[in-house]
Amino acid sequence: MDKKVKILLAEDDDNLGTLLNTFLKNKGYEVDLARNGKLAYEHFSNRSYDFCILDVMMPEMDGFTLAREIREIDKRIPILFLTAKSMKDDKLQGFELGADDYMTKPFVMEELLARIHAIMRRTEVVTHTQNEVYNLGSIRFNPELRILFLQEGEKKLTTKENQLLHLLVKNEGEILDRHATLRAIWGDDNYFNGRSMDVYIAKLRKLLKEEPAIEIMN
Amino acid sequence: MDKKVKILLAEDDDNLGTLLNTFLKNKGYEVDLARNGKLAYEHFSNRSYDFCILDVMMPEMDGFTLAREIREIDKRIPILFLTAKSMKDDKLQGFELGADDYMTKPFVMEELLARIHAIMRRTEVVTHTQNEVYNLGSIRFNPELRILFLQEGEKKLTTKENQLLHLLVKNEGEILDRHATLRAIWGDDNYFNGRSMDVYIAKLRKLLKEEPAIEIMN
DNA sequence: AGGTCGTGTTAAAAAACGTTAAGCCTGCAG
DNA sequence: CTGCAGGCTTAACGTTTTTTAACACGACCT
Repeated sequence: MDKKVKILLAEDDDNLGTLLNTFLKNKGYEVDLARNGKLAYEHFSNRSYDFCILDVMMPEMDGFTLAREIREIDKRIPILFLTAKSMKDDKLQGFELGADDYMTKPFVMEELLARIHAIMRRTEVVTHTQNEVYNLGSIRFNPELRILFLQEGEKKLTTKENQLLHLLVKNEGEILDRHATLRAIWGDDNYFNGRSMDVYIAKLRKLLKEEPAIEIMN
Repeated sequence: MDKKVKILLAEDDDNLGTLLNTFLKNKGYEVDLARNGKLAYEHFSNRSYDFCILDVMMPEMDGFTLAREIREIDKRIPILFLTAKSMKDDKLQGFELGADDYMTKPFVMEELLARIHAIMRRTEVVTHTQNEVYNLGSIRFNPELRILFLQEGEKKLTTKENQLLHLLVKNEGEILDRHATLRAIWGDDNYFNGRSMDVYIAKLRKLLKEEPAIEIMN
């Protein structure tokens, strides 16, 4: 059975924000509404979403910057921009960031929905987000349950262990930016958090040492 | 090396058709132009395409019908509609068929290109699993794994070593501008970074000394 | 010739990273 | 309320990577 699709909605306009929020919720989506880019990023760091709808013009952090940050963490997540401006340059800049689509306000709700569907259909190939379980050699990892299945038995992961490993396996094979990772999980990139992360990297390496799947740092 | 992307372009308007055809070809795509839906379908049956751009209003077979037919053969191929009508219903019907996007005429060429890129980026993820390996005489270099294969054995490269060597081999034979290179890897072109780079150049030269493949400077 | 500019090279200093262990919270059982 | 366990952070120390410093050499300019 399909799990509920989680949408991150970043929209500073109270009116439109609430409207979209309830509209999408009625359509069966799970929606988190953030009033500005910074809050949106915090949300994004804390949970895993399936879809992002970002207003371009927002206080604290604009939509494009937010998209860039989000893309550092998740290269594949679909992003749809909402823009009041109809300038060509804006649109293009958005697409360069890997936007999947954009809509110019004002728009018809149904069309938004249609576009979401269109994008999702396209991405569902890659997004095998059913029961997401990762197979790392002989080890299995279930981020939902926060459990690592080793030969010797199951190992329950702590919150941080889980977040970090999850992020790592999601971007398996690719290179993660240290600082982006830090901001994603610890929320802030400073010396001590960095050290803390190193500690976790060490822990995970130890846990996964039965497989020659190494984590490399940037 | 990337294969050329093959686009099926179905457009009955001679003017726009030719225009798009040459425009896309100039952008490096391989394009087949069909003057109506039926011809387009024949094309599609005969070769494999990576992308479809379909006009909605066409003689013989309209774009939506064509899309349905195409979808029977290939469920995943990206489809982008061109429509002169701006009616909401049309748009929706298109999306229901699994359109990935649509554009309303008239449109700006660059925007079309941007949308194509946006859609391709999605599908590309699956395909783009080529691992680039360079052969430098008897030495092999894999930038992905950051490993240099020498006679004596493998040498793991550090981040900077890897970045620099990668840039160098990518532009093998050509002349790289020192300052551009610096900005590309170090992000900033100042005295110390320049010195640092010189140090790495020296390192790489030492590593590659078994081959008379020298790096020349600006 | 003297000077400085750009680069080559090597060595030392500094920063980043890996690892282990000790310290510090916080929630909870006794 | 006290102590203990689990989870996270900080400290401390070793190793690797990157930057900075130092010296050198030839091209070019005056």
